[in-house]
Amino acid sequence: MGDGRSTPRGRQSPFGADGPPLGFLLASVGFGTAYRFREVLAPSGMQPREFAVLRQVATNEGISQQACGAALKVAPSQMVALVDDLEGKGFIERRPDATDRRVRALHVTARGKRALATAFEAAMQNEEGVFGSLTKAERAELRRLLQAVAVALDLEPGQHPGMGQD
Amino acid sequence: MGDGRSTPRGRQSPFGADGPPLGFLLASVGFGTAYRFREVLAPSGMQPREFAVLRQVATNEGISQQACGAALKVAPSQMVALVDDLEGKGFIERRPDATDRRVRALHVTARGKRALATAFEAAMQNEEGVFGSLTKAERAELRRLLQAVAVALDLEPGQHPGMGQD
DNA sequence: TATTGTTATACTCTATAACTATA
DNA sequence: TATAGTTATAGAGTATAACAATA
Repeated sequence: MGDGRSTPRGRQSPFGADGPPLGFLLASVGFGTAYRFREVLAPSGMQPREFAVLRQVATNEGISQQACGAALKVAPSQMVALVDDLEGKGFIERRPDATDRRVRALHVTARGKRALATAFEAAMQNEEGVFGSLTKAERAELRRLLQAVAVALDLEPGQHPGMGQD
Repeated sequence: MGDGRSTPRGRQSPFGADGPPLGFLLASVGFGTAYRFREVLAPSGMQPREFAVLRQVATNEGISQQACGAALKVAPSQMVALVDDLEGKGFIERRPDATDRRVRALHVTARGKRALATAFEAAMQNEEGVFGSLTKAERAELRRLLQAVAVALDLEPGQHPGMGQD
């Protein structure tokens, strides 16, 4: 209605016939994967960041908040809110540290362990759902190619710019 | 210091020896790509969302704000701020529409065309920087694999959950 | 003096609902 | 009444600095 322009009818696609640039596709699929992961985690009562913290504590029982935050690149003040949340859900506990009364040693509760196991199972099933159409060789190839891109981007392995940003 | 735990020395890595799960790697590299794109765009005086709008307007001169927003999945109220910004930079103009006095027809200025060309050039060079270590065949394979994942995730092609979120 | 956890504050983003002027 | 653009407002998320207790 009322365009009065030379464009034939609808709107023009922003991309040519050969599809979006590879970088755009990669970013798009990456966001989609993160979004899906968030949905998959929700039934376990966790967000991705909380999952990451819970996992970090589970593999490092008694870790301090700041050490945990440093490993995950989360600011101390954010760790407080994050741990408040996880403690409110009964997934972790703050215990006094024997040798330094400033630190609050983090420990996973039995309930937290169960939730972590559930979340882990869901994450693995999701991994299968997302990459299930690819053969084992194709997954290996995808991993190899992504790692090459990670190197070109100068990413630290296993780190996530924006893991908890949305 | 002062851990008093059975962990040997430093912190445990959250992943096994075979590296992060593929989904995590994909999300990580996707975020990294988006982040890099933002940096690459900055010298042109644009953010990714602004670039998307400018591009949409350039391929659809005279498009209305709402039509543009609908194509990019941006809410009308956000389009106002976005167009304010782009107009403030002198990249686009709001002109009255001949047939409907409610709509503000969007047009790219000469300056906007130059900025768009610069940004486009930078984006292409970046694409080369990011994927330059891959052969043509490898890039094609990466595209194919990512498209398979996009299908599994049920993503609309050429759309971006979170394009403007960070 | 430095460090751990905490609180307070400001700033950005985003989502929603009004409001106006046109249709 | 419905629609295009605009404004206002509230909510989340993030980043920073200040603070008390302890080292």
